[in-house]
Amino acid sequence: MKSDALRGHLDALLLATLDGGRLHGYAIIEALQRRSGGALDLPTGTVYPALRRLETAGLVASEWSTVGGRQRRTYQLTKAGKRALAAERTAWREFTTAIEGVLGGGPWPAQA
Amino acid sequence: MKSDALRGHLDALLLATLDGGRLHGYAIIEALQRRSGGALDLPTGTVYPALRRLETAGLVASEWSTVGGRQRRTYQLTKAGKRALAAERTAWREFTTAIEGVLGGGPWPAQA
DNA sequence: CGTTATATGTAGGTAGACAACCTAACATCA
DNA sequence: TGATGTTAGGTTGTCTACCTACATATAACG
Repeated sequence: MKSDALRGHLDALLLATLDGGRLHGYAIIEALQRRSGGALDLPTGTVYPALRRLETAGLVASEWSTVGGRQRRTYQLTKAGKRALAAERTAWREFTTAIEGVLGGGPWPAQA
Repeated sequence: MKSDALRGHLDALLLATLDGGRLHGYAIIEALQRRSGGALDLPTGTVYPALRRLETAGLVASEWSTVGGRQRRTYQLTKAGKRALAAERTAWREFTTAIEGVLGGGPWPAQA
């Protein structure tokens, strides 16, 4: 996967991953792998800063917990986050429609 | 359309636009508008440098012509460019498959 | 003659993802 | 006892592709 391809879509991925319930960062990364069929393997240096950005933006909220002696920061969607996710899904559809209109299915026919 | 969404997909768009035949930069921008249903309106500062990158990479070739007193630099795909376009289309399919696996259709069901 | 459309570019800045690195608790196996 | 791996959370610095804004020139239209 070309490294820049995710640009601008990462937020949607994270929000969608949290749509099923609260998760901590590490689990988010694993969920992304699973749900993408292994295609997405995001490094922590990508995910953790992104989650903080989302929290700063008010789209997710986090709280600490300790499980088996290990610290976890679990995230969940806020109401604004759910709204943002809906917007992201719409934007995604528009985006793919636009790109596929161009990518088409092969050579473009002589202009009508 | 979020301005960053195109990141990493611009080359595919340009190559696909040239798949129908030779075009000059300005015409490429118009074709992108048309074929995307108006969703894509790429600034010249994005397209012209990108075309030069593609030419440097050997994916397109250009030549000058003069039409109605105006200079045009028309581009066409090279063989490597056609191969790159096919690869881009494949990458696009993989990309959307991965993202849609995550975005899904709504909240993720409790893990089976 | 001014404005709009056609046409090509450059310069500079930015943000977002990534690579590389670091810390820490616990588990497992030798 | 120590080596290695897994789970878990982070930071720092870099890269670069794209964007914004600007600059240029001709033709066409009013």
